[in-house]
Amino acid sequence: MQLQFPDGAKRDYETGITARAVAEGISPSLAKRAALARIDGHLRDLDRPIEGDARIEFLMRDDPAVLDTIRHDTSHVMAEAVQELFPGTQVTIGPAIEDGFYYDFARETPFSLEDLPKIEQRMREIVDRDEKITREVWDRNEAIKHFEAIGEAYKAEIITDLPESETITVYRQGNWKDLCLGPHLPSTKMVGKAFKLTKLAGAYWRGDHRNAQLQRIYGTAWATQADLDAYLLRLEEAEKRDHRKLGRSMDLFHMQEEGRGMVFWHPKGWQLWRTLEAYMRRRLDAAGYVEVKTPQVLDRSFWEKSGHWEKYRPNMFVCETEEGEVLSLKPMNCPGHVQIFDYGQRSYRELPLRMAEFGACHRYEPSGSLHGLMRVRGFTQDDAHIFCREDQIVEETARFVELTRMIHKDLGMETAYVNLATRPEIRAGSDEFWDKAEGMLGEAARLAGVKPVIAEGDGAFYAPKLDFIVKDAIGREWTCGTLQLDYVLPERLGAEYVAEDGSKQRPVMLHRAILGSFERFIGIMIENYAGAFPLWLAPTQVVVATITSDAESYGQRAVETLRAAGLRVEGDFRNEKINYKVREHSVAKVPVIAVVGRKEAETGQVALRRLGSDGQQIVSLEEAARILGAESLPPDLRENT
RNA sequence: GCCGCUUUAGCUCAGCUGGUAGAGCACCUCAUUCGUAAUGAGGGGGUCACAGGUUCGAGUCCUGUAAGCGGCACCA
Repeated sequence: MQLQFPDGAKRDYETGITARAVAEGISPSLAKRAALARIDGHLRDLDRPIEGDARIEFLMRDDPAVLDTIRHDTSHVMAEAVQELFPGTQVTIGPAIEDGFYYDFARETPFSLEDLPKIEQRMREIVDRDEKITREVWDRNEAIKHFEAIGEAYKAEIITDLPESETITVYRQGNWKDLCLGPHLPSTKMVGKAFKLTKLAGAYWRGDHRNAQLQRIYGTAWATQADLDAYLLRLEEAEKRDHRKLGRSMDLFHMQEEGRGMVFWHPKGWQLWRTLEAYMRRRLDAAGYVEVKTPQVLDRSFWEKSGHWEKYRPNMFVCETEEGEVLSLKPMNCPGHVQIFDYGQRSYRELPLRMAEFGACHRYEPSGSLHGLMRVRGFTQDDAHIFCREDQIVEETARFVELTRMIHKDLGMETAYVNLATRPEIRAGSDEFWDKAEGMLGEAARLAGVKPVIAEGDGAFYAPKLDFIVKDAIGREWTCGTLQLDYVLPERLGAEYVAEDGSKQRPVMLHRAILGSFERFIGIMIENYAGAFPLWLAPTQVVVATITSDAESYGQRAVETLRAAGLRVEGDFRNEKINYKVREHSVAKVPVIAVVGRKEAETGQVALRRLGSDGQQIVSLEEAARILGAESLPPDLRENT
């Protein structure tokens, strides 16, 4: 057989030769340094026989493509360590994940945090033992028998559930064995010691809460210690951006026990909200939306009609009056919007009707899912429903994709990609319906210049949807924005319009949101900007800080002048050193500090200091008002000037 | 909801093997008028999450509850 090397050279080899043997034929040091082979684009163990003509490439340990294998192997080293230290613990699965790995164990007594250093220590010993890692192909039934015999019920179950055609491979690592697909590094030595066990968690077997709960140990692993250190530093940095910390230190909002998942917005946080809401309102007005407001609490019979009582009840805040009337806080705005659509007669001439609401919703979310502003029980959606004809879906969707990308960009985030969530296993509607629906959303995205990423099976049970994923400043991804097709609710609630031929027709609804919820989006913005908002969003835009009390009356004038220019300005005339004031307002992330002393008071100037820079810009007060006034314009208002 | 961890002053945290609470920042008062990231001195402030229990004695040990944190599940 013939192998082709990356430089294009081709050489003949005996069929079934291993990659390692090929490497040794080239140079012993290559064979020693190689971590994995890439055969026709697939990562393979070095000792795996090559069965026919192929392209071959050797990957060294520092190759980025090897990192996942290092992580996967580290999880195996951990599993070996755990089984040595805690006999009777069963292994289940242990994959590489982003930045690290985990392994799920079945064990009566849970692990404690104190166990982690012991496990790490044993892992280092296993690395030092330089255990050879070898691949073996086993007979299916023998493998099941073997794993059952040694008490590894989960492994036996995995094999039982594998399709008959699957090759059963077992990796031997010293005296330890694990059922695994591979590939793996040649020995535990090559796994290295740039790892750290990070957290303990419960996790359900096969991700299903009806199954047994396993003990998961998470870790991180890297090719080098330097990479590990850099990662740990990155975690620390991310922690500093945590919106819950910044929310407290910047006095934006708080939450308390009596209102789990409910937000108390403080004046500065609410200012941020108002700025965002005003911006969104202008963008929606310009995009041809009409805004409405629907009731917060509606009778049970209403939710029965909409279908929520049956399907969504556990998540609803239900209340009862003295007279026994049962009502619910709205968990969604859509049924309310359909009421407005249904009120009176609609004509095809009114379509597409884009009905928006900053709708405050309440959902009883499971206690364990609450997380700062990101997952709350009371939230306000930037919701809208587009009522349209079927032939308008593509155009409306395309317009929405464009609007969403523009708004995300204005708010400091790029739409990283758009998911097209397709038909789930359990679904309503025919295959023809799904073909058509998925086709329309995909076409619309492409019309708007976006190639959607297919999220197989992630759609709602009655229709597909588009999800917009944005990336923040430190590379984290957030799902913000969604568009969901809906033929069902208009049907349920009897939405109709009169068509050109006088017949009654049913509109299609597009549920759509750009921010998702204000709470969550503001949380994301806080983390994205690390609290240092651009001028137009900052709650306090300028602080006028005096150097001595001599400058106070001039400082007061400066505050008034800047306020007259539309800026949110505060004066700091306290008897404190300018160093102290500069530090305090910098820590509070105020974008501009306008310093005024005796000199400025005499010349009618201000010394502007921008957050993050220690330079000064000395301009006349009027000039400062002009510059900052222009700079503080929201992006949508700036475009027109 | 499930698993693990945590809960001490407004915030961040210290309090060893049980002997009755401490720091920094913040806050208040006084002095200081000082040109770009912390001026000095003084002062006030805690039912140690809550409820039981063990003990002569509990912030410290045990049990339960609640909330927070990290995951899992959930997010039609």
